[in-house]
Amino acid sequence: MSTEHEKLVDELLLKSRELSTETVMFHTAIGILRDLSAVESKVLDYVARLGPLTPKELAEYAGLAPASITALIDRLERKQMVTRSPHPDDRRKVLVGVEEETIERAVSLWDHIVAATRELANDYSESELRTVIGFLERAAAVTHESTLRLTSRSLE
Amino acid sequence: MSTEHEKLVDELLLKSRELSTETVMFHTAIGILRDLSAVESKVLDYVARLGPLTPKELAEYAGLAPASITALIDRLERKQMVTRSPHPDDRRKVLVGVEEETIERAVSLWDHIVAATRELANDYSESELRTVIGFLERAAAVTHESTLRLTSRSLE
DNA sequence: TCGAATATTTCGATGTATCGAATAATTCCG
DNA sequence: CGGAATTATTCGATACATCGAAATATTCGA
Repeated sequence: MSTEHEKLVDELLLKSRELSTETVMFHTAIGILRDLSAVESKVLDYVARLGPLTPKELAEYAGLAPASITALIDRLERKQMVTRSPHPDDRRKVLVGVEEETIERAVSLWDHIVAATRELANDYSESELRTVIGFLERAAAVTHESTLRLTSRSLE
Repeated sequence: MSTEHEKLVDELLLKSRELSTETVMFHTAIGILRDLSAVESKVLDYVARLGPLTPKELAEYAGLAPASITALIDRLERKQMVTRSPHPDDRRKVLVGVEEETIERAVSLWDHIVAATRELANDYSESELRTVIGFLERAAAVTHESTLRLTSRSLE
């Protein structure tokens, strides 16, 4: 037997997985449109979120060899998505920063999904929104935890 | 000025994006752990969901040339994740199916996230679950639509 | 029946991401 | 000051995914 609550939980899992699949396809489409590999997207994301970083830092974040990062930055620079500038304190170092236009172009790719989600959200009361927000936050935490478990397992 | 409802919508967008990012990282980790490229994962997913398919069908779904699919199936077969079998009705064709063990191993990678989500869901009333389920469903639809827009744009 | 069409594979070529090792420039420190 | 350490790049090598064209086997249709 199965209670109504259990049925709803099963349904929740199903819908979660479906959204998960759609999310991956969305990000894949964005990558293709920007002509970026998964690694390049990741590096660009780090720089966009953390500000200018050195090649060494990027190599550590992305798990690549120094030579690989140099080549990767070369590619992004050729596409005019990042720029190299000398580090003000240490002349051995280089700072890699994203071009403002790169960010703008990326944001515009999200325009539709943001607008559609906004519209969707208008159908929900404040109380309902709080419920959904709470769930999304916890789901993100659970997903993060699960990713950590997977990546640590691969180091055994 | 900004109403309470508007603030909540902004928060919803923020949490959605965070979950989105975590989801991509989770899938990336799974791909690395299974030693599969993004394309290989996609092909494996098609076969797992739609049942045995021919190389031609897979080539169309994945957007690859026939020769590329042959090589891709070779790789998956070498890893014992799929098997080729003759098509019963047309001896020119080949059917590519996933190994049962491949599915089992994949499911086990989801064990933790499923269990944690189940536990999380227990804190929610039936009414709240329905609210969240409804949102996830619509978010998936919105994401799907957005992906379609992106991919069609690239064909202009 | 027999030529055209279809499905798949093989082969060779190409582009590209990644890496280790060597190099150059700079900083750190004893 | 001067050698060791650090940072980034260059270079050459390697691995690999992808592709077009040719080859093979089979089916379809006039």
